Amino acid sequence: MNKKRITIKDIANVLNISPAAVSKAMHDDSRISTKTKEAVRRVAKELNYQPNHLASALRKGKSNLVGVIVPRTNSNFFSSVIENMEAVLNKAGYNIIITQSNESFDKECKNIDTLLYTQVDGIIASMANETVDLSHYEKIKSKGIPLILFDRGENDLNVDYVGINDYDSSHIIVEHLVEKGCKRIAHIGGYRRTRIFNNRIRGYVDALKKNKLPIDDSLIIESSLTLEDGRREMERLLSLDNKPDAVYVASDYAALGALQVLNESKINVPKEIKLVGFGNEPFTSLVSPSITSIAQHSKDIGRLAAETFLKRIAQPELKQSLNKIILEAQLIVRDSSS
Amino acid sequence: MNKKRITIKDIANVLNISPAAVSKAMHDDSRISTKTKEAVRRVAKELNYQPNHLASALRKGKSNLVGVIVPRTNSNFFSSVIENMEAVLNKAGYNIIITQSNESFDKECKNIDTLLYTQVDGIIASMANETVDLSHYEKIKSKGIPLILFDRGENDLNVDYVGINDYDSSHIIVEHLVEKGCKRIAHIGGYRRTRIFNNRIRGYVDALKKNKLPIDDSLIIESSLTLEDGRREMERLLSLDNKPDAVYVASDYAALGALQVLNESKINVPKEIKLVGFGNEPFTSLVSPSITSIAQHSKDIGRLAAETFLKRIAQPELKQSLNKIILEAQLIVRDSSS
DNA sequence: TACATTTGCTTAAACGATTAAGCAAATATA
DNA sequence: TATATTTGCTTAATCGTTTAAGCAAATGTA
Repeated sequence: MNKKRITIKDIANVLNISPAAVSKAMHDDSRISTKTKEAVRRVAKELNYQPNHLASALRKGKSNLVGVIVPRTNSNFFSSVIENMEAVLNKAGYNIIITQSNESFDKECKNIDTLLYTQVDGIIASMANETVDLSHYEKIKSKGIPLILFDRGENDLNVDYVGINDYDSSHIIVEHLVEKGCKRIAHIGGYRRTRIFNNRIRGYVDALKKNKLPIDDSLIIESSLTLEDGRREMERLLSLDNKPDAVYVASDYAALGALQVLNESKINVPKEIKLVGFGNEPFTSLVSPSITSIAQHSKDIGRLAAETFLKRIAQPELKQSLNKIILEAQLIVRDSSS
Repeated sequence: MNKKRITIKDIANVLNISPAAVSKAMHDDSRISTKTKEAVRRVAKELNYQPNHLASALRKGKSNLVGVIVPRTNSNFFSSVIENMEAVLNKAGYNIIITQSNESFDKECKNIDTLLYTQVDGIIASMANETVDLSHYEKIKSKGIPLILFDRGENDLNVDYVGINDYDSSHIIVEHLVEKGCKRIAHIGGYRRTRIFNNRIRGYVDALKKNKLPIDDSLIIESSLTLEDGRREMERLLSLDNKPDAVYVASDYAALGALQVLNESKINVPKEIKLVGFGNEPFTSLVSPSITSIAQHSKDIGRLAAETFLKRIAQPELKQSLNKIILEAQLIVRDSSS
């Protein structure tokens, strides 16, 4: 068993040159002869040399690692964002460390500590539902490490952001339902303290007003938007004397829960009640009836978040104004609303 | 802006002690007075000190980082495995770096290089479908870094493994379908070169034999098991003169594709054709009809893989024999087969 | 030929934390 | 009182790589 680590010193010894020369040869320094470079590369391969990231990152003060925090990876939106983000960052010589908060504030704090401790060169994050206190995000900023938020952001933090226009998305959904003849549109939303969910609620309310529909507080529900939440809140809506004729759910998972309850209650979707979800998860097209939803441009968000980070790293701090990239969402109409 | 990094040297200067004393105080060394320890902790907090992982990992020759490679995170099975793995490892002082291979061999090689370069203390992986050449996995072994495989393993590698009993799972499924009166059971499986899929195919064939059913090669299909593959292969099966009366699909995603085709073709599931999937993804219970599937104990697999790694790290190499943990799968019967 | 420049390296000091070895002062033991 | 032990630190080397500074030899220029 080959226990001993091979270092540049070993390569240097074989060739009778200094470790410094080896290091420079590896980095294609112009002051090293072609002959030496070739020899170094050959010996490195022979000895199965693997550079030690810890040492070079320590010396250079740069790890070429980017930390990513998502509420969960088990969602098509987030995993697609990550995939596209990674592609851009890899090309620029960065590797990513993915962490999940599981929507927990505590876990998110721990993840940030881990990432800072690991000396990442930047953090790209989407906030957990639970998160209200922003001090741990401030900590990232105070260390001068670039922070990019996507999807679940927060205006107060004053950092770069990439996401879709949630306020307008609600308008698009309400307009669509009104067009289909709906008069009592309920909204199963997220908690108002999360900016994106607050924006969806505001958009929903304003769109109702714009269409001269009354605002009924019993039709506006805040929840964590899990599948179970969707079930429970749908049951609540069905128990109302004056039932809604459409439900706009701010997450596909909760929409799925709602659909289950509707199907179980033998309520015809879309004839009796129309349903719209949010996020365009793959399963929305697979269940019956298929669920109308909002596509969030996950690929673009991933790419843009990565590019924003690279821009931030390239520029000498402070000079650059804030990047706020807001994409327009797209309604994917399916059976549950037409 | 506080650009300068705070190091133990800064703390040492404030207190007029040596950096070594600070380091020891931080680690609660018995040879440091309580008074000094308290002072160090206080100053560390005041200066907002963050230990530099690169430096300590370099010196200690241990990064307390575990690399994880999965084909994709966008699957309930893998994300559940990761979540439980992380819980165990965090408790033991390790953090994890998640990487996805996207089922690509090249990406998997790159991920391994990145992880080795990052000096992880171990790697826990599930192989990409494409992977046949195992030399990059041998590289991990040759460096003496613990490697644990789960779900998608490979016998030839001779490393620790955690997974379910795929061979037996096929038996359970076939027995179930035979019990329901099926006589012509088709199998849409993965490629034989991947061990788990080979085992499922072998199990399927042996179970048919055991039940005195004929083996029909036109009913055994190999594919990548994506949703699209499921659709295409189901269409092929339906075009046969002698159609099957049951289909056992080795992945829920492909099973879903098959179900879509069956629904579109107005074939009654389960009356005309029964369907069984594999993996117990959440959507299996959500589609209609709901899909019978095999639960893979993702939580246990995650936990056990982590524990196996910890055991491996704790023991002085070689001494320990191989850990092969094979869990018994569980059939979750739903509407598509009863 | 005399000097300047370029080439191709070497030397040595970092990066920040850990740790073996050592040492003086305080305390315990005989 | 003399010696042993314990306490509470310091010193200095080290992990593996990078890089500023320097230096001799080779090459170019006048």
